[in-house]
This record gives sequence, C-alpha cells and structure tokens, in this order.
Amino acid sequence: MISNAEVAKVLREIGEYLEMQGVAFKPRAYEKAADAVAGSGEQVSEIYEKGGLKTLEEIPGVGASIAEKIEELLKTGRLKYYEELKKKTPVDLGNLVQIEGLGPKNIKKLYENLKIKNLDDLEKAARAGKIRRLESFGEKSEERILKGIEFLKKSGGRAVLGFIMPVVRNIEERLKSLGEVEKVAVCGSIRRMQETIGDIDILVTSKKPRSVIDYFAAMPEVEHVYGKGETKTMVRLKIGLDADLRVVEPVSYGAAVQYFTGSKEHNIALREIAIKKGYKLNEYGLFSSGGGDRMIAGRDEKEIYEKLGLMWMPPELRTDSGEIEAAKTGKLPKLIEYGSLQGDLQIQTDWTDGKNSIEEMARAAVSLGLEYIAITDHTERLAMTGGLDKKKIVKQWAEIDKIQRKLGGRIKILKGTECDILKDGSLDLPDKVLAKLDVVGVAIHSRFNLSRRDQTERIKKAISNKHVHIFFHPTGRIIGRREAYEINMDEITETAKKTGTVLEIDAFPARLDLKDEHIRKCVAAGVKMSIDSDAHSVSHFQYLEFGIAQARRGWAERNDIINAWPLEKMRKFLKR
DNA sequence: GCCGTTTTCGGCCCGACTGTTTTCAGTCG
Repeated sequence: MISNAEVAKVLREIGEYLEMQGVAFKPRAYEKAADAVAGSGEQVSEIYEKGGLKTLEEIPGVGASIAEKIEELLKTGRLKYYEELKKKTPVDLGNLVQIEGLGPKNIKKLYENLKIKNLDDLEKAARAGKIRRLESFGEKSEERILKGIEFLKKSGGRAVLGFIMPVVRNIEERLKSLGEVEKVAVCGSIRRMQETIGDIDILVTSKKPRSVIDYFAAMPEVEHVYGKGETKTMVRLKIGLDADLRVVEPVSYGAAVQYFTGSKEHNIALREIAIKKGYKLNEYGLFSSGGGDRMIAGRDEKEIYEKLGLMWMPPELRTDSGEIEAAKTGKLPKLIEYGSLQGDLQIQTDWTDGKNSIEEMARAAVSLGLEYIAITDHTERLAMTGGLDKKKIVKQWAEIDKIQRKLGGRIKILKGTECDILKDGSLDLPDKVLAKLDVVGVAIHSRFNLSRRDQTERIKKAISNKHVHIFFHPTGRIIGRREAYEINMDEITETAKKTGTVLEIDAFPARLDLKDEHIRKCVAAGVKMSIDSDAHSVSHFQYLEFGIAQARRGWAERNDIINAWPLEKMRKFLKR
C-alpha cells in the first residue's frame, strides 16, 4: 500500500522537476497538492477506495489532472509522467534539495555540467573545486554546499522541539535582560510549537540594534557566524542548529512577528485575504495598496488579524487547515491552556525502568501543582524493564498506600499499569488484577511489523477489554528513529468511541503520539484523550507542556482531555 | 495545474538576501 508520505513525495518532486524546466505556476500547484496529501489525516488510498477519482478531487489543491496521477500511483505503484521527468534529469532530488541554498534550477545546472546526481557526487565535485568554476557559482556557493552536506549528515536537518526548548528559552531570557532590548519574540516553528524545528527565529525591537546583534553573535553557544549586518545576524549554534536574530522597528513589530511565525501556508492565505480587501500584507505591516501605501496596522499582531476580518488565533493553529475560516466566522476552538492539567496518568518508577522512586515522583508532581498521578509501571512481558507480574504489582499497591499516607492530602496517587498488549491482543495481566487498578493503560511494545489488519485487530481487541481505560502512545512512532506501526487509526478511534477508551497523547518529545491530525479526529468524534508525560524521571514532568502543544495543534479543548478535569470527574469517567 | 462573495478563464504571495552579476536569477521563509 502506498502511503500519503510517498504520494506526497512524488508530487513534490514533480513540482521540482517542472521548476527545473522553468515551467510557470504548475510547480506551485504540485507543491500545494503534495502538502495537502501529506497533511491529510486520512490515507489517500482509503479515500480513493471509498469514492474513486471524484473524492480525490475533493482534497484541496487536487484537481482532475493530479487526481488521475494519484490514481495511477495507487493502482500501479508507478507514475509514467514522473518517470519521464526523472529520466530527463535523473538526479536524487529528494536529498539534493535538502541542501540549503540549492534549488531545482541549480541542481539542473550541476547535473548538466558535472553529471552530479546525488549527494555523493555533489560532495566529491565540491571537494575537488569543480563547482566554483561553473557559471553563476563561486567559491562561496561551493563552501555552502559542503556545509549543507555536513549538516545533513550530522542532524538529519531537524531537532525535536522539546529537547532544545531549554536552550531557546535561555537565549530568550538573556536577550530580555539586556537593557537595550525592548521586546523579544521567538517566532517560526517554535512559536507554533511544532514537533520538530529546522532553525530558531528571534525578533527584537531595540534602540541600539548594533549592540544587540553583537551580543547575539558573541554568545557562548555560537559556533559560527554566517553573517552580521545592521538589522540581522545569522549564526550556527554548537548544538547543531542555525539561529537568526532580526531587529525590527516597533511600528512593524506585530507584522514581523506574524510574518515570521508562519506557517508559510497560513501567511499565503492571509495575504490573499489582504489583496481581496484592497490591502497588501508584508513583514512591515498591513497597507492600503491604493496610492501611497498607507499603513493600516503593524505594531500589534492582533490588530492585523482584526483588520483582515479575522479573530486573532494561537500560533499552534496557523497551518492553513481550516483555522482561517473558523476565525472568520468566530468559530475558533477554545484551546486547552498550558498549565491546565490536574493530573498525569502515565508515570514509570524504579519498580521498572524509571529512574526515581514512587515517592520522588509523587513529590515532584506535588511541586508542579498536580493533584493526582497514576503509577503505571511496565508488565512482565517487557522483561528488559523488570516488568511487574501479578504478584509484584500487588506488592506495589502496598507501597503506594504507604506513600499516600505519608503525603496525605497533597496528592492522590492512583494505582495503574502500562500493561503490554500481547501478539493476539490479549493482555499481560489477568482481568482480576486489572479490575482492581484505578488506571489501566495498555500499550504495544513488540511485534511492530504485523500486517495492518492484524495490528489493527490486535489493538481493537485489547482496548475492547472492559477493564482497559487508556491506550498509551497509540501509533508507536518515535521521531527521527522509528515509523509508526501500520494501523487503521479510523477503526481504532471508532472502537475507542464505542468502548469509551481514552486515547493518549504521549507528551514525551520524541513520541508526541497521537499526532495532531489524529487528535483533531478524536475531537470531532468525541473520543476523549489524556495528556501524559510518560515520565521516567522527575525531570520528565516538564514535557507535559509539549503534550499540551500537541493537543492544541489538534484543536483540543479542556473538555476533550480527561486529566485536565478534577480527580472525581476524571475517575467517574474511567469507571463508566 | 488549480480555482472561483470579481467565477469556467485568467489569474496565481511577497520581499530580502546571496553570489554572482554589471542588472539579476535563484532561493528562502
């Protein structure tokens, strides 16, 4: 079966090939279609199965011609049009365009003059000094290419947000503390709280731009300064990320924050609205485009949205996937707030693979203001973690009771489990033990490569057990390391709805599982979710924030997230 | 190639930077 990601990749490459040939407008059309397919919560293969060509055309950005191409891909696994383009210029586009500063036109030039087809060829040619001899290339382009290759090798290009956020916040705080800095805003994918980020974009206003720029470029975490001017500096950080600092005029601050927050698609949609209203929108402000370019708004981000006839919206929503229509009609969701969780329903301790004791975890949770936690250690099947069997878990209950007495009313410690789902969908603890637990979470930790059908049935069976409350990290993906196992998420969501099972949003930064598109479907279907830290040490509680971000990107409100509720309401829901 | 509170043709987001040019193409966000 061909996944959305694969279809999107082919469409995107077609766009790039057409760009290469200097074709007008079509490249954008293919790029847009690729984005739509990649971002679709539903598999295009399933959309096609259900309704054929016509339903494919309902995907925004997909028309008759691209629908046919998707059909051909789904049916035959190949696409003639794509293959012909590839034959004409047989290069590894997917990887080559990853190099910063290298686009389709230059890739074509490199291929035609030096027969460069892939990253290896590129690196060799650059090292041999061949590239600088090409027309319109020079020494600097060659250097940049080598740096780009190195970056790609080292980091895969993107960093997991939750892991680098402390670095970002530290830089932000230091900038704020500078006397000459007035306002600071971290923008881009960080402000949108995306799962991963490609670089760090920071905006400031200041009366002494030069001195702020000098400070930034000289920070100890800077490895290399790419460039430094009057209003902007770009640096490479030692952690392997690029960071840009821009100084903007106060009168344009709101417009700049809006612009640099993105997403690109969201901004395009906003500018289209501006044009329809007879305005022009750029990073300096909103202007009336009729003679003289009078400024309508710019100092304040909210004002820009309002002048465009939209409600201001949280950055997490800015993906051009319905938020603009909602903002037009006043139907934006009231997103779950940061800091609004009252409990955490997945926590590991030193009874299995956690680093801290039950008491240490409980005390850490108290200090964060949580009102309840569930201790959910692994079960026997996960031998490498020293998983608890039916006898050992009973012993743990006694320990929990003891610590509960010690901590008194400061926090409620619930007895739980992260029970393994076995190959056939049965569970790693007997029902009579599960029945005595406050919180039964289940999870897949083995046999990731079952067929889609078998995996789906396995999970459906597990969450249909009447003792099961929550399905932990439902897709199993780990960012940058492991793909999700094959499942039919729609069927699982449906079963969860029927059985009242909660689907987890695992907040651990490399998991963030469910994904935003799944969350949005759960919200629409009325399937409840929990946001859990999956903490394996006291320091991991801080990751709850990124789970909330994930939920917000999935349009979730407080009522969708059971551990944003008070203890009694939450427990009543689990017991139904 | 897509799309339509200007609709089935004629538009399609915008500005800055870089490196190489001597007036600009390519790329990026």
